[in-house]
Amino acid sequence: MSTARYHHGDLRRTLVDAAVAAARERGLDGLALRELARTVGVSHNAAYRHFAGREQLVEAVAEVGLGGLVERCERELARVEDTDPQLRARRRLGALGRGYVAFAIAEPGLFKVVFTAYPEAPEAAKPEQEGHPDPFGMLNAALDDLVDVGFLAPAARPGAEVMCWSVVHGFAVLGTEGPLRGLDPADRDALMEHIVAGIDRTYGATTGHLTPLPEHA
Amino acid sequence: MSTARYHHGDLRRTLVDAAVAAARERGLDGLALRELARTVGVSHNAAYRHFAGREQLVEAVAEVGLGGLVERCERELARVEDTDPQLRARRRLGALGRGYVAFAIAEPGLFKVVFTAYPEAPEAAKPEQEGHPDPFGMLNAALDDLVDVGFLAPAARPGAEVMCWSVVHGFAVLGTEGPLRGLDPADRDALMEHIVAGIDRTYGATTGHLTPLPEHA
DNA sequence: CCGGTTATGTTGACGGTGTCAACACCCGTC
DNA sequence: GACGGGTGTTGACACCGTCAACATAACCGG
Repeated sequence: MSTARYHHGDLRRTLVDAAVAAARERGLDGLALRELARTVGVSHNAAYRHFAGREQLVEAVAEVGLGGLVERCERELARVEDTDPQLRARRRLGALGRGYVAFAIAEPGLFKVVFTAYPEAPEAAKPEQEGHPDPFGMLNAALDDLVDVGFLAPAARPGAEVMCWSVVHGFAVLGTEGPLRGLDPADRDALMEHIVAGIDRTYGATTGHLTPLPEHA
Repeated sequence: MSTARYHHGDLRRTLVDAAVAAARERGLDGLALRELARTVGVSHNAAYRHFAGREQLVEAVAEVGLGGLVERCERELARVEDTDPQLRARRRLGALGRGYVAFAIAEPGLFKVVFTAYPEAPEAAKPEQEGHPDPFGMLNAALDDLVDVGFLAPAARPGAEVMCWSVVHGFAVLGTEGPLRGLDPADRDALMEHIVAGIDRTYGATTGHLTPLPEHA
């Protein structure tokens, strides 16, 4: 557990740093244990003293990436200056979405790595030692605020997390790896605003349930 | 171009079939030229007479997968029996979404392959020889119908394709590779209905623009 | 019908990868 | 000062994609 310097001196850190750099430049497939070891100046298999295998190295990179994603979201949240509680809560939800896709666009490699090694069930995220904030938690908090502030009807709250996450994640994926990659940045931003406005419209305004279409025919 | 039988007799077809099977069972990474050749009973490199490289083989599989996706969407569309034009158009949009994620859940491997080799810009899809329908085109058609029928305000039309595609694609990705994999099927369906209802609510009802939040503070 | 040309499939090689096993060393500790 | 375990190395194995050279089967024109 100690970061003491043995032969190389904090190799694990060095490896992770190099791996992050590689992931940023060449994506998930650019993460090769041997190549990493080579660039770091250590012989292959050295990594196996610090990681059980490639998977664990990827996970370490994912952790760093997740940190970046969270940070980006928080930065965007902090830019919301409204004081009116309701307007503020609405804007914070939008800011969250913008931060999410902004990170994905800026760091597609890291973004991909983050979501290839994501813990399975964010459902009922353990409140214990929530020192590691995750985007899903932030989203839930933002939606809860929206309820507290009287904008989002409590009846429409359940499921909203997934809908919001889906739009934003889908847009990020389509815009980085997907068919919408290479979209003009201006167009992309406009579409993002359309999405934010759409979500705001979906959940605001009226009293309650997302009334499903009438049954049958 | 002829499907004449040479040594093996229609190797390309055989290879693609095996590749599709492999992709269904073991995902994108399970697509290895050598292994495919082995299972087909032909020696490695034989595939190189039919594909320039692995990439092209993946593309062939993607084509098959895309066909399955489109078919699933069409099947779902066909189940809409409403006669009232407006209700019908609304239901068809929902059906499209349901078909999309249903395919992703049923065939995660193929779904993934489809979107790792997707043509870049569906913007202004060429009307020429539109014999190969794609989900994006179907979505655009459904949204146009929604406008024709008076449900979706023309002003809100531009951008709607991307928003709809994003939700549905995001949900599919999160539910297959992502953190929402392993979600209880019943819960998943319920969330899908929430999403469909949300989209319906977003675009219906009122007159026009997705009014963005007021500027500044 | 026959010979040549081309399409198809094979063999072999090269460099790359992840992973395991065996070995060498440096460090801290008793 | 010896020992033991954390750390890095060497070597091997089984995969992978890809290129080049070779063998053969099928077609096509004479």
